[in-house]
Order: sequence, then C-alpha cells, then structure tokens
Amino acid sequence: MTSTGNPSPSRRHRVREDALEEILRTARHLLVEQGPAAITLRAIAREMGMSAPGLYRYHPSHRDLIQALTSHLYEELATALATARDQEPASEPGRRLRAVSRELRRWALSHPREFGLLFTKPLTDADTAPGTAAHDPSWRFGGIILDLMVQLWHRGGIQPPTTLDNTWITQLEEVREHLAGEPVPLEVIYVFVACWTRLYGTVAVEVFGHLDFALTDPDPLFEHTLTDILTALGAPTD
Amino acid sequence: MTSTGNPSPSRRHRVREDALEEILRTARHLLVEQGPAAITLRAIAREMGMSAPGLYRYHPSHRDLIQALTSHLYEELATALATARDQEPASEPGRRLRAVSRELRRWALSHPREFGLLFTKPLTDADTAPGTAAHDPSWRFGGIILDLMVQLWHRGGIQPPTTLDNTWITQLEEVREHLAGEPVPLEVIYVFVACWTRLYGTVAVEVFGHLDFALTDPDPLFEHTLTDILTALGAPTD
DNA sequence: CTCGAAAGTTAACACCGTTAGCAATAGCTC
DNA sequence: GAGCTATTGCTAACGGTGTTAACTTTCGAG
Repeated sequence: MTSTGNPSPSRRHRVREDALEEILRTARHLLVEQGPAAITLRAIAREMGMSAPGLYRYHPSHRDLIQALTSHLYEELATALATARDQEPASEPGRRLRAVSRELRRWALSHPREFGLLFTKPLTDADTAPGTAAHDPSWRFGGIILDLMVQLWHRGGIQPPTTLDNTWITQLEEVREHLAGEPVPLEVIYVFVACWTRLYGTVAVEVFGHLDFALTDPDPLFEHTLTDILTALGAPTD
Repeated sequence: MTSTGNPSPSRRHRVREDALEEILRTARHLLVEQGPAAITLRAIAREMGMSAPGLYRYHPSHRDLIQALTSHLYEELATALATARDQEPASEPGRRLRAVSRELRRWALSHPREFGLLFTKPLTDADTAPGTAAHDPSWRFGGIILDLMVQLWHRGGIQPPTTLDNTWITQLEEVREHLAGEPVPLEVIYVFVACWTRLYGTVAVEVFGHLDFALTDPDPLFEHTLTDILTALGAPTD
C-alpha cells in the first residue's frame, strides 16, 4: 500500500495517474472533434492503443468516466476564472468580476462542446439526486463569482429590494452557509442569485446558438448585459 | 396519385399519418420516461409492436426522426404560447407578454426533457448550417414573443439606448426583415433581442437545474426578472 | 525469489443504427 | 372482378456500442 502517500508515490501510482489523465484527454478530444455521442469506451481505447475492457481498471462504467470528465472540466473552468480574476487588482472587485464574467463567456465560446456538457449534465443525468450537490465540483466554479459579489457588497453600493417575500428566506439561508464567515444579508444574496442567473443564462443562450437567428456578433449585447449586471451589484461602470 | 389532395385524403394517407403520429408519440414517451438516449429506433418499434427497419418507411434515419420530433415540439410550444396569449385582451400587449412568458416557463418546467431537447439541438447537431434557419419551426415559437414586443413598442414606452454601436446595424437589419411590414427602429430591435435573451436564458438555467444549489422555489426570482423585462419594454407593471 | 495484486487481454452477450432482399397487401386501372 | 404496382412490413445480417467473465502478463513488495 505504498508508504501511505510519501516521497516516492510508487512508480506504479505515477503511471496509473498518467493513464487516467490520458483517458480524460482522449475523451475530451473525441468530445471536441465529434460531439458528445462520440465519447465511446471503444473509441477512447482505440485511440489509446488498448482494448475497451481495459478501461474498466480506471473507471467503473461509461457513466462514471463522463462524470470524471465533467469534474475535470469544471476544475479547468474554475482555474481559468481564477486566473482572469487575479489579473485585476484585489482592491477592485468590480473590475475583477467583469474580467471573470468575460472569461466565462470566452471559455464557453471557445469550448462550446465542453460547456455544453457541463450545462446539460444535470438534466441529462437521470439519477443524480440534487440533494448532495454541496461538495460538487461546480461549487468551486460558481463560488469564484459568488465570492466576488460578496466583496462587492462589502464596498457598499448594492441596492437590495426593500422587502423580500417570505418564500425566499429559508432557501437563501442555505446559500449563506456556503459563504465564508461573513453574515451577508439575505436580500443581498437574492441579488447575487439573480445576477448569477442572468450571467449564466446569457452565456448559455449564446453558446447553444439561440442568437444566431438575430446576431452575427453578439459581443456588444454581452457587454451591455454585463454592464447592467455590474450596475445592479453597485460596481463602478468605469 | 389520389385526386391530388382533395375531398378524401385517400384512406392510405390517413393511416400513414396515424402511424407517423404514433411514432412521434412513442418517441416522446421514451424521451420523457428515460431521457434522450432512450429514443431508439428499436425501442420505438418494440413499443409499437413492429420491427425497427419498418420505421424507415416513415423516416429516412434516426437523425431525421429526432428532427421531426423537435419540430413537433416547437409547434406544440408555440401553440401553448399562443393560447396563453389569447387569454389576455389584445388591447394589452404587456399583459399578453407576461402571460406568454409565464407559459414559456411553465411549459419548460413541466416538460424538462422536451425543453432540453429543443434547447440543446443546435449545439448537438454537428452539421445543421445556421444559415437556413429562416423558415425554421423555431421561428413560430420566437415570433410570438417578438410580435408582442413590436406591439408593445407601438404603444410607446420603450426607452432604447441613445446610441447604437455600428457593429449592430447590419445584423439587426436582418431581424427587421422578419417582422411584418412595420419599420421598427433598430434600437428597439436591440431591446427585443436583449429581453428575449434574458427570458430564454433565465428559463434555461432553471430547467437545467443550475438553481438547485440555491433555491428550492425559484418562482419569485422569475417573477422579479419578468417584471424587470417588462419594465425595459415599457409595459405597465400593474 | 516468490507471490499476489494490478493491468491488460480475448470472447461473448445484448443492444444499437442501418442495409439488402423478400413477402404481403392495399388500391388504382382496365 | 382481374391484374398490376406502389406501399408497407418482415427477417437476416453488418459493424458499432457498453459490459461481464475468464484468462494472461507484468510488476513491485516482502
């Protein structure tokens, strides 16, 4: 059992990690080149020069392999967002949020198939109980944006709705628990969710091609929407 | 060749139409019960008590069958929207648009798999050239909402952006041609597209389960968003 | 050096879309 | 009504898919 995870991670472990990484890389390659239906155990194995049943030493089923791929993609997306965020000064959460939002759209448009997989997975998956979504890999992704909104709120400027329907209170409290330490008012969390929905939805509509009927270049529409969102969050529009 | 389509549509035609209808009904049943991957020629045939190759007398391929299903679903959605619209007086396009928007969300939430199929198809389909989307069945669907927006504009109240980036002009002119007769200003069409994107995106984010992490009851969020949209379109908020 | 676990293999099963070739049937023409 | 023909359906078969079972090889720890 190796030295319980110490200096040499046991050469065998290393080559196994390599194989796992190659599997996901190949699966993604198939996704990008030929669409989600092409992510086939046999195709992956073929491209890797091995036999299909051999893949079962690495993933217990085709479903789990796809799940591993989506987790990997969520990680990559989260990292891309964090990198974009860190290119703006921490003292200006408004500019940071703008940069992160643009990066979300940029990533989605340059990786449409990957984004499509992430966006459709919850609906496609018949079983995944939506209850245990707490330590979900998508949380790191959404958390980056949520955190920036919290910082933006600290600066003041968010104009929350004066009253909040009773329906909201219990649900928003759950979100609040996910936010580190700070006691964010429920009204502000409401604004977060509304802005998050708008941002995510706008990107999805564009990536899935539902703007093609109207626009050949949706850039300005997104920029306008983004300004709208940032205004709602009380960020300076520069 | 029958009487070139006159009084009796040739009994044979009738039974063929019935078969076509049953195929789509069965395909949809499989979609709803077991997800999009379950829409299988063999499963459809099995459920209909016939053999799989027999289906090729009705649809040239699996792909075309799915395409026929999506067209059918677009028709149904458009009809549902039109019905909701007609339950409000034509003299009040604002209330009509509100009713239609609510119906869009209601239909999507009560038919998530169907909505998922419609929303996903443009990205999933590898080939479909986006150029010939003109007499697309999705136009009737989107057109209902677009028409209401035009009527709303006639009432006055839309505050278009004062200036429009040059980038917009050429693209928006194409949309304008699809609108019956009336010379709608490009700035107003811009507002249409923005509102349409927001409405469609909000519904998609909810249907695909991306609000589950935060909300158990997204109703009030949607109502708030809808009010926002209607305000942007200059409709009385009642 | 031994030995057991890990990694990979082939063979096989049931399912899928699709094609080829054949049988039945229903309807139109005379 | 008889006969022809297009339509509708069938079975058999091909290659592709996920998955399991049973076997071989390889490699690392004792």
